[in-house]
Amino acid sequence: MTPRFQPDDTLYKRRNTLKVEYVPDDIVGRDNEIEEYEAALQPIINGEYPDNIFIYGKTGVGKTAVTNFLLNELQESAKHFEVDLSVITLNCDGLSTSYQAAISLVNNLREPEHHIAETGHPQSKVYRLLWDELNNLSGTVIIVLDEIDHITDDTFLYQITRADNNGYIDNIQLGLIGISNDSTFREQLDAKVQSSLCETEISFPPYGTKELQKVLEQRADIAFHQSALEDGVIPLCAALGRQDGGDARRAITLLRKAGDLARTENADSVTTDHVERAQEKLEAQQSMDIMRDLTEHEQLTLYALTTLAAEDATPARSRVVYQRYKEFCEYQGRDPRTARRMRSFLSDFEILNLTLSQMEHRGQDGGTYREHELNRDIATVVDALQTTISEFGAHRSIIEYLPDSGEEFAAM
DNA sequence: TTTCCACAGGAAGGTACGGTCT
DNA sequence: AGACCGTACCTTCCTGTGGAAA
Repeated sequence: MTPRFQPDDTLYKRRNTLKVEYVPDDIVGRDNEIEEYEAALQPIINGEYPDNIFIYGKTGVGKTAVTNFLLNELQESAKHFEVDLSVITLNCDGLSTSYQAAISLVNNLREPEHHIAETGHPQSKVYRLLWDELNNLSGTVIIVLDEIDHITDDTFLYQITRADNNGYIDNIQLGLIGISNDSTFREQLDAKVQSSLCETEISFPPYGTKELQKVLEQRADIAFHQSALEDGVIPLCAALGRQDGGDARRAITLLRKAGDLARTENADSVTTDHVERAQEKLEAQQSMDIMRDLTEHEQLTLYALTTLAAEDATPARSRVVYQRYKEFCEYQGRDPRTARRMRSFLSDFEILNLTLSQMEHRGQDGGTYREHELNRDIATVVDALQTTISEFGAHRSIIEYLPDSGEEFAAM
């Protein structure tokens, strides 16, 4: 009997090397940045007090990859020259306040069975615990704070950059490496924190098309069999990646999605057509995830705008959207949020790229207002908001966009 | 030049909730 | 148990804005 599952390796050699977590042995296309970074880390090996380093650049430009790569090398060197060095990495994704960051760091330094709860402690206690944990270490301690811009206040940075001066820590030499996706983050910091954290600044510019191409080629060599990729595939991935802001991570994911698509279709090789379709899927998936995560009233607001779009009534000014939104709320007997609140939903949508909006100025005869329109297919939004729509009943204007059985929902 | 429209969006503060501490 | 803490999500209040009208 032929086994149902058979090894399927006509395309991939090592598909895993296209995953986000994979750290390549060699970093491509970031030579200048690596050089600067190395120089900034050098004092550590000399046994000097480490400089604080601030790294910034958009997502997927190699900040984290280069950091991990160099810190690995640094630890190797430290071992070799018998330098006492500890590296602590804290990813601030999912943390929004200094308080959470401080607790996370404490837990990072503790054994799992001694972790403290994420809420409820007085601030002062959390910092006391943190200093205690740090004082248990010795030699040079490097704390890497990845995605540091997710933290909205700078108490944590203030505390930690001043910890030594204030005598909270002794016995160790503390160095910080802050990694930020947001280049404006630096300016928002308190002046004292800024001068301290940003002793050395290294900026990572977006990858250009050529650099992306190099990165992709490097990965494709390990991941795919020879001649598994048609000629235009990598250039196209690079070009699309460049359009998406020079994000290598996304370009690599795109290549993997294209490969997966080719594999499911039992194609002999990955073609540019696979890449294009993968790109579409990727975009749709992204906005889908975002829309599903919106709160009830955010979804209703988006739904209101969507019905207006279906009626060809967009761009629509905020008060028109609010009117429609209020109708939906009243229809379902739910309390509408204030217009001010809904306006902030709309401005969030724009940040999330779900909508586009523009200010209009009509002088004395109309004042200032903002007009909004959808930046996604109506069908995609309707699909993502399925659950909400079925609960509220489909508006007549969007019946035609419903998957198949429009009758399932009571039309409004 | 000044006035004034109709909002935009920042700031401050309130409330419910889920957690800890003593 | 009840004081205390931080957060998410709201509302209220209010100053800012660009250009047509006066």
